[in-house]
Amino acid sequence: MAQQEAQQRRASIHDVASQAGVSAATVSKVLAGVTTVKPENAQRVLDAVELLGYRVDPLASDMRRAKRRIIGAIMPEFESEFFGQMVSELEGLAEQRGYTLVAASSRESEAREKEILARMHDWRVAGVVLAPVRNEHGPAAGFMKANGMTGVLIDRVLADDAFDTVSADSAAASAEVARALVSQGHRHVLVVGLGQQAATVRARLDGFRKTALELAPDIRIDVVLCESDVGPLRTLLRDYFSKREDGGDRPTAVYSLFLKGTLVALSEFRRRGWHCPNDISLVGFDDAEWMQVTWPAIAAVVQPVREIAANAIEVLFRRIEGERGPPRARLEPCKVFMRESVGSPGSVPHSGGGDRQ
Amino acid sequence: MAQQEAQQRRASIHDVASQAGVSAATVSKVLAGVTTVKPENAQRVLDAVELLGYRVDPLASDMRRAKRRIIGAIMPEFESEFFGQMVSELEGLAEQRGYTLVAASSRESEAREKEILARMHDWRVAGVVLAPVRNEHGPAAGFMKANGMTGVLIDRVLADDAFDTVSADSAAASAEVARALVSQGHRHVLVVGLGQQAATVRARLDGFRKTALELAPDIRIDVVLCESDVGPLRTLLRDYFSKREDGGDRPTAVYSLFLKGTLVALSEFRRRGWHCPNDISLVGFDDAEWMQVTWPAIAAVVQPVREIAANAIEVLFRRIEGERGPPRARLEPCKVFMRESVGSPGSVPHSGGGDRQ
DNA sequence: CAACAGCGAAAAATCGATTTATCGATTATG
DNA sequence: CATAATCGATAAATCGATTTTTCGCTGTTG
Repeated sequence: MAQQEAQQRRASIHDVASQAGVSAATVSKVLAGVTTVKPENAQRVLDAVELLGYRVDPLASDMRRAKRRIIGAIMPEFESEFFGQMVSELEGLAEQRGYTLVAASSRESEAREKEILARMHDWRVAGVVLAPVRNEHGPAAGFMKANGMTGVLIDRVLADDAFDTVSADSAAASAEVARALVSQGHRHVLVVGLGQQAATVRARLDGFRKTALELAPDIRIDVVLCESDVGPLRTLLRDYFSKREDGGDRPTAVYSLFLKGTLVALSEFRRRGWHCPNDISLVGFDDAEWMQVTWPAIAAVVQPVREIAANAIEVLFRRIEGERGPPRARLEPCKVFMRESVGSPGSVPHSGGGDRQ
Repeated sequence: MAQQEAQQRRASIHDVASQAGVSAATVSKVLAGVTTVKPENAQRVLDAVELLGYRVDPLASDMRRAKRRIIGAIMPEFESEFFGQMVSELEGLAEQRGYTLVAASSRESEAREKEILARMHDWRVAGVVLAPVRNEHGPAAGFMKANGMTGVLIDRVLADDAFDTVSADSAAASAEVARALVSQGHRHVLVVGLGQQAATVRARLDGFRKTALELAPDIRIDVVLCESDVGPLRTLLRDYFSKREDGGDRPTAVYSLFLKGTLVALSEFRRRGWHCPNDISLVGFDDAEWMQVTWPAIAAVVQPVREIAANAIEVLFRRIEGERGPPRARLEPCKVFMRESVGSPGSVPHSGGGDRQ
């Protein structure tokens, strides 16, 4: 029986109409909640729908609509906790409003980013949440503007003159990290980062540098940055420490601006047999579940994923509903968790090299 | 200019037709690659397409098709590295074949799983890759079967009589873990797991138990399992160790059957001040990037994500292309990395309680 | 009592493509 | 030379809904 049902084709609105003894237009109206239908007929329609197991065909239904109840999301990748949570949040929020989220990953490629956008445009998505690979000035944002798409930019963006933006307040968080490290006595810090072109990297770096120099003008800040790939960073970091191994002028703390940088730093510490925080302190931008359970627990800046997602969806739907006005740039505050990987320098002698102070 | 283009409505096939001075049918044929079109006309069509920036409307195009070039993917969650990688792989493989992947997360709920499937059915997806919350016998698989959908089940499944399945060879991996632990001298192991009902949990547990008992009949295997949520497991684990704290008969190694269990175990070790592998050894099912950079590095079973994804897509497309025959259950071998978190028991005295041997 | 307003529902147009049937012109064949 | 076959292209039907227009009927009103 159920098998037969499976074989026979899906019921259309006309099947429902003839079953109920009315026209297709009437069925459509009943299902749309129009009140100018005789209650008796409405009931017959509902019964027929029930009997035939009818479901509206979204393809046909959306055909005449300018916009479908679909939100597109484009993330640089799916593998990290941050973007995974982001997609999850966005999906939930979109569905709360009766929309379906369609997510795609740009795989850190701006070309793909644009292709995906074109596809979503073809699909007539009502709006797009775009987490660009680099920043708000890429070709993807240009495509969206040129095609009159509705969208919000999140994460690696600051402010844009065409779209609303929502991101973590990287500068403020970095300032807090700077305060913490300086107050612990650190006067030589290495800042490590990936994605040189990302809008937020500069904000994080500047935020750290500005506050650190304010509080301790004599502080020395080294910077190792490289573009998107993790391999080169590993090499750069190794070279950086190799050069300073003998001189003994190596930093007492490392601040990584991205999760992968934190992993690379930890891996380099391991290789050299350094322990946190005795041999060196470590703070990373981006938190992860595991950072609380390792020994030492890793200090980290926690990005407000839920808040970013909630705000992005909020502002996106306002635009979808037709709100005008200049785009707004929103910054959500981060939390900084100074865990065990941060300590005072020199409290325990470094395991290798001489120490200056 | 570009702005004007943005405002005016999207070009339809009729616009292209009149621009090229032919009928819409001819345009359709040119774009579909039909050869019975005069080369001259074909060129005019292509020129018009170029001029108007025409793109086929997928909604209208798919309307008459029974199946769209879309693959659905349903994962229990998006937050973990495993499923994040899985979605990423599936997306890439689907696009290689000219299909679009639409991913959704069931949030560990079988009800949602079925709703999403219904939605995907409405969307006329060509096939579905379903990673069920529990196992292959849930309502989702039933829905797929009842509606004649094409699909593959992955991850938390063993074998099914209606659908092909692809998963990691949990039993073999667990056997290897058992061999490693026994050969290191462990004779009292705690196995920790989440998701009691997942098909793979039983396989992992049985695989471990069978091999461990074969190699060391006197081995003692304790088991702490609980359903999907991580909170209860934390409590269970705390109680488990509290009871054994004084008696001194606590296990020398913990084998966690899921990533979250590994985190909970580590967290409990931290709380008690136990270090791996001196105080206790730890192996977890599911690898993560961070496990290589912590100190100690955490031993883990690495699931072959790429292989599972590749096989799932492979077998799915075979079915989409009409292959008949009974469903096949495929097991992909795991790799086991015995990292520093595993050592021999008693090589260093436990930090607390008495030791028996 | 004719004209008209109001109501509910059916008929028809529409969305934008694909596919089938049809048609006219040219070429081949008896 | 008349008819058939072939070719290229157009007209029309189709997919399954929504939306607009039309229509028939009832009840009101001048």
